[in-house]
Amino acid sequence: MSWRDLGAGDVRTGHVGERHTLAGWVARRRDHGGLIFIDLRDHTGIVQLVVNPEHAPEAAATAHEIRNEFVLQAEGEVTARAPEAVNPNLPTGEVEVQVRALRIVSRSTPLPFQLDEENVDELLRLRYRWLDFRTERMQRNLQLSHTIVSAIRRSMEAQGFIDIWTPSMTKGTPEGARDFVVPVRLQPGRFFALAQSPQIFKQLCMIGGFDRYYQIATCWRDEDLRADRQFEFRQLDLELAFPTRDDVLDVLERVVVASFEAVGQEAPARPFPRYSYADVMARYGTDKPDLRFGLEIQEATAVTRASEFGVFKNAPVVRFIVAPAAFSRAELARLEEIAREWGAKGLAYLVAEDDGQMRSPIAKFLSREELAAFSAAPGSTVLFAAGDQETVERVLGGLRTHLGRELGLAGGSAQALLWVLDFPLFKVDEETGRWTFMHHPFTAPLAESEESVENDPGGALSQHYDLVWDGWELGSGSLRIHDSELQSAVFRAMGMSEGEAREKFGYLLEALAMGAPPHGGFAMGIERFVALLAGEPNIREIIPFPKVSSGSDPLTGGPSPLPPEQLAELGIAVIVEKD
RNA sequence: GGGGGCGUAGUUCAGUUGGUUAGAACGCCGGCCUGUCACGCCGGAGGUCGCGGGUUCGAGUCCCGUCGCUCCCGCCA
Repeated sequence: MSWRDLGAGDVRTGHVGERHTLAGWVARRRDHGGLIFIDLRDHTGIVQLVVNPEHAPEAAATAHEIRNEFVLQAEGEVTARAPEAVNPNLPTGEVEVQVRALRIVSRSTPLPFQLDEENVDELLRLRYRWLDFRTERMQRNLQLSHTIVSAIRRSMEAQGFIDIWTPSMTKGTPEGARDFVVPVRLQPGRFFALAQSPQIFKQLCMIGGFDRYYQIATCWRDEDLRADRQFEFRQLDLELAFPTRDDVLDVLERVVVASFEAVGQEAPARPFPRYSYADVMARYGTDKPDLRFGLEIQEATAVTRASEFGVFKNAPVVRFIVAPAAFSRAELARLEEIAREWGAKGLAYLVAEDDGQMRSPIAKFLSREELAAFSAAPGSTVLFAAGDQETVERVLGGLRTHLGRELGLAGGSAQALLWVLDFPLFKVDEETGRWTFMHHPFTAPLAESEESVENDPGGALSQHYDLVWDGWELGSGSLRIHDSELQSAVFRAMGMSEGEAREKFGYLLEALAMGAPPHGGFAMGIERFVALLAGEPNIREIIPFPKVSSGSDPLTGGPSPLPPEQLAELGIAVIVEKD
């Protein structure tokens, strides 16, 4: 006999009169002394079992012993409920199962938290993740996650991509994120790094003649965790040979739309809106703007150049945003703190009270022209940033993002996906003061920027593109350098000697010199994408077994120290003592 | 490394300007109950107020430190 022949949530009026065997968990028991009702739950849903002592005395005796989350096997007849007994809140509410035989398959201690309780402490949920999985939320999220990954694979394969495996254990590089390292017993004192991305391998696939590669690749990065970052995560990793930039964007748009459709959500219209990096920085002060609200940054420099107000007069750039609220003194103090965190020296403002009155410590320094330029509707506040362009963008971008959250402007879900294009190729490394790549060193410059790579690195634009949704960077990609000489030039621009470049990336330079086709690709964070589609505020909600932000795993208790024998075998001496 | 928030029964929370024995709901245990579905009714157990120190006649409440979780900055090619 099988354990069950029908899912609890699948019982319908069509089954009335049939005898079935069900198995699942006790969601709830309602013991009336005589009649006992049991809500039996499995992954398909819930159905009500009725145990009547007159018809099944043995089952009734068993049913009295039952507690929440016991695992049961029940055999009985599906019957239609009397009209007054129908439960419209349950998909199976028109039927129930009259139990003939009941077996306790597995018992349960009382749970450390109730499955129907909201706001259960996340640490507790993660510690007992197997219980958390029984909740509707986690059942839904993990199912959704599967549905999306499945849709992604189907879309990629329909577009002619093949799945090629790349190694998790690779040679470490000091660039980029911190590596998680793996000691190698056969070579004591040497380490592999866990792949931060399959980047170079997929480029080698292109050079090897595969023209459409993809992979749902796990990546590891030893950096601080956030709502949208974990040590390990998956990305849809893909690469094409002979693509134009729009070919790559088109592939992604198809995958994204297919995913929306797979989960029954209204898909964004194609093509997705496209912005240049310079444009989003000027308008939103960030390269990953949340377009669910406006609050766009506005230019004031032309007006403030002649200002009587010293801070404005002397600043190379003055810009502002207009927030739809007349902030109090305390709120403005808090906003000033935030502005300082983003690098501002202070926060100038003009408050237009609800009655139209103007409140501002700087108004007395401003000319009639300035006041006219900054006039705002009653019930709003003009917030200024003054300084160099980069700081002004960063400060106003930070304030805008904060206000979006604070004022509830960034609520709800919209299909506000966008592409950000034409990123700079290089940025200044704060520590060394040298030029370093903005994303990675394999990104091709725009054709018209090739000259600039060595002459004017700061002015060079790249063929890099980002996909952004609701203020989250979903992923990024680029057309790559397919010329060994140009690749060397980029390494040189970063201050890397030829020997150094050969030591670190010699195999890539060699490969690029042996018939490399033009190629480009993309990587999209699976967890971020799924979390956004699920409407979850952080990716832990859609990761089955995540780490917490201290970097530990509450379920297994990892990470843990290694016994001395194991360390000795690997040739490792631990120099940090904890506890 | 830095900044903000949170930490009180098993769980979710309340706890007044510092003042008697720290409460509620759910859960748990016992009893009653044949149409409930968040079943109902009666009774009961359950607390290192995260931890340590300080102020005070008196601390869940105020102060300092510390630990844990979380959001953010740095970091995340």
